[in-house]
Amino acid sequence: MSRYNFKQAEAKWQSVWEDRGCFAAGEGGDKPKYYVLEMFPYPSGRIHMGHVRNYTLGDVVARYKRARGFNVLHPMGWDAFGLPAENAAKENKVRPARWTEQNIATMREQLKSMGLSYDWSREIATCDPDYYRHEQKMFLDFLKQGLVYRKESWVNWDPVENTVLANEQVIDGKGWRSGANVENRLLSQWFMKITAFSEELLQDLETLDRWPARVRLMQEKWIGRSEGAYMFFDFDGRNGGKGGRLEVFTTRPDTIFGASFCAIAANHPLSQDLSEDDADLRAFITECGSAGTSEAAIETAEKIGYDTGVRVRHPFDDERTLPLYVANFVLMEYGTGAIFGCPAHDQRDLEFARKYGLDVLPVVAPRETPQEPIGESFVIEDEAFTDDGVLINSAFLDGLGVEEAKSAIIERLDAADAGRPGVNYRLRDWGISRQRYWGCPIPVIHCPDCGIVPVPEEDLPVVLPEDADLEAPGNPLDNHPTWKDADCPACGKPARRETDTFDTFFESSWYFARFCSPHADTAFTREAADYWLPVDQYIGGIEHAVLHLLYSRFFTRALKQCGYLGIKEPFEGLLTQGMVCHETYRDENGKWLYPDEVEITGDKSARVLDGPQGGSAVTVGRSEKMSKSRKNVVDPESIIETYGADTARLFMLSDSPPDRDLDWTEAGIEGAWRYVNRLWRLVNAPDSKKPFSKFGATRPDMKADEKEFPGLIFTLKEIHKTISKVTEDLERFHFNKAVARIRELTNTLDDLAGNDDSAAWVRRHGLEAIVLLLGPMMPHLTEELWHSLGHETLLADTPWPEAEADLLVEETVTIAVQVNGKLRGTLDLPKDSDDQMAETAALALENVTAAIAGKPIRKVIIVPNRIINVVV
RNA sequence: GCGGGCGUGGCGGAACUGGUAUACGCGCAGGACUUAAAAUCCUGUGUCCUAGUGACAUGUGGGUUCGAGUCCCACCGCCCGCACCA
Repeated sequence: MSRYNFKQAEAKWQSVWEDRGCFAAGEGGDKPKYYVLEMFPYPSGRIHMGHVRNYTLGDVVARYKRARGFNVLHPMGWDAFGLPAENAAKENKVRPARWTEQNIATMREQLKSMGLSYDWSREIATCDPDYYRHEQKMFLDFLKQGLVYRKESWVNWDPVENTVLANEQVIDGKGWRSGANVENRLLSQWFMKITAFSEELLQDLETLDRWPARVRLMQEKWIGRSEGAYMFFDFDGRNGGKGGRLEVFTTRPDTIFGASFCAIAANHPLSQDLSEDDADLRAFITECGSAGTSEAAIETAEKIGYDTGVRVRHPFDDERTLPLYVANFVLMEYGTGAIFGCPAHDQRDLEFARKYGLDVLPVVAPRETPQEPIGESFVIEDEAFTDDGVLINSAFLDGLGVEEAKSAIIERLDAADAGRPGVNYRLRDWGISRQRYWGCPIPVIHCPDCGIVPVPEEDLPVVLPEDADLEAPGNPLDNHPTWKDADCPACGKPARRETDTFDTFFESSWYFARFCSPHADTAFTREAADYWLPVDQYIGGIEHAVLHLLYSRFFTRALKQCGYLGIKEPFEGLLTQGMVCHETYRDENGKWLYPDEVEITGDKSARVLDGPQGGSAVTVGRSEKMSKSRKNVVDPESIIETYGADTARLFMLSDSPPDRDLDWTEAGIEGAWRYVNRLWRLVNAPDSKKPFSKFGATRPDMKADEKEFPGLIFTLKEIHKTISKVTEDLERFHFNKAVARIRELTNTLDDLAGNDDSAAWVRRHGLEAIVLLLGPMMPHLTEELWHSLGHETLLADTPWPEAEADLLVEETVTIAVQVNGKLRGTLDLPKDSDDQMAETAALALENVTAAIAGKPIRKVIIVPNRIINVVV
């Protein structure tokens, strides 16, 4: 039996599409625009299954929208800066630029072999000076707008990568890529003022109704807005020393009368001041710093404090003073780095107070109940009371509820000069300096006289030197003998270039805009950006829910402020795809094995592939995300080599919904392969004598045949129902359901009997529908079949099929008949039958009368065209 | 600890706003073709039994309803995010 020659077909159609420029995008025309974008890859060397899934999903959307008459922009490029290139330079003595270039060449060919409908003329690589010169210009514009600034700050230092990490890049106290414990270091760093947009970034999440709720929620939590008050506590210095005013942030200003201490972070400026003449405090601060930020340390860390001896005055009660502690659980990075402690109503403060014998004065008591009037009987034991209640022991606040008390105290803050209402965010400014070579140079010059001077725009780009030494420890640009030497653009004296480079999230924060006009002399033209942006559908991994997606949202606002573009939100729709997983295998010694080193012998059992007898037993582990370390990877190239791109694409779409994890299985890809061949045979080796290409487009008159061949009409209806359902499924990204429905139609066509012209026409009509519907999913096979069916045009240029409305209407419906909620039979009735008639018919069913068994009928529930339930 | 999501056959998963649970695929079993195998095709396949127009089944236990996989409450398990955030 002949088989589909995918190798020949895939190569042929790929070159036809390319030669005819099928997927080149241009602005203008009457068609509505549609910009579909998949997250561009880091050129690590070879594509992996995660890429295959991501880009298959994107290609289905792109090809579908094109068929639906949209002017589609579907570009691809490379997120080409990053540390692996530097590591490769060290290991293999190859320049990062060369290594990256080679990887891009390999991966481009691999992506092309998948038959993805990209406009390759728009390809970009972020390590290209022609790309990064524009972001250097943006940086200078941000500087003018006050959106970027430099400050000395404590940073997360990754000792393995020898660089700074953003807070978002620290996971459980470890570097997101190296996994090394992150250290604290004080460095002078460039920051982007993302916090200037905290409120906007939070509020506008509500407008992103085509984003997954969970991503919006993650961003909401990350921004972490909390309302409360900033409050002041005045204090006198120790031993008559310098006094001052301590500012704290609290979300519970209502509990101010329950305050029994204040505490500040170890790296709070006041801690530093006080430690100057206090050796014990210096020792304590060191202890706090060395406790480490590993998750184990944080979880088990006991709350410890150091009593500075300073007493702060209660803002609403001159008679009261509170001790000031330096405490390990107070974070300098949040709020003002200082708190007041109210042990009765905060669990952390309670633990601290118990440890140091501080007062625990309840100021909120549970509301009065008939059993328990509000009284002095309310005592705090081991648990702080954090629920709503009634204020007590609180002077003018007594008797108020928590919310009322908050408002009341906030109103008095100003008059009492005790503080101000305020909002605080967890979000911190984005530190963008990295001490790495393979990134975009930050275009400023440090002059001993003029300070920080921007590189003049006509001198951009500041290009990376090709001869930096990447093997010496430290920052390669800083180590370079001459690169950093530059004359001050302001005064002309010798000065020094900034040697830090941008965090690589900088490049990915605006690449979607560059794709609009990738060859422009500016970052992008306003015209092209106005036409294409925002991205209508963005597709990528959930791992970027906070990092990349939040930075891009911020960047778009910053660019808008600088007049680059007119939109706030870059991505209107977002689809986050699940991971590609595979079973794991270990041999007797616990060593990981690749799937192709293993022979599956049964359910959850396997042995080492080793000659005809097979080797030793293998432990089959649960399916986990494909990773090199566990060796549970399958190489896309070998899959495409064996089964073809279309088979791989079909499998990626058919087994799981896109947002869920997908299990890669040998059986699954085989199943997809079988279907590919089955479809090919249906078209190329039909049961009838005549090949399908010989049937004209004229539809036989089947009205006359309806009685004679009800199967024909039934099948015709199924064809159009499938068109309608699949269209709906694709609109909602239910690709797995779409595949299932198309397979159902394939089964129906297979069952269609008859060899006359009418039957052959219906069969051909059905096959055409299948080919059209599968077009976005399996573009090569369907293009091939489209031609076998006698078409001269390209399927890629063919509009999406339309379901004929009158074929979607059912004349009869099957109604379920229940007795007391249990199914007792079904009834075929004309659609929209009269209720009375339906009831009579239902009660006449033999099985129904048996179930009723003469009992009196209490009620009959009739849902038209659906169900009849007889209650007895 | 807090927040969110998910629990449906041997497996991946269907089931629109409560209305015939298990579509489609995988796997498995039997059969056809073949000297044989592969490929292909056909048939069957939730569980149980007394085999029926039967009973029981959507993590567990309750509830609402004529009717619950779907809604409500409690619990169990798994996954993800955040984590001393004042």
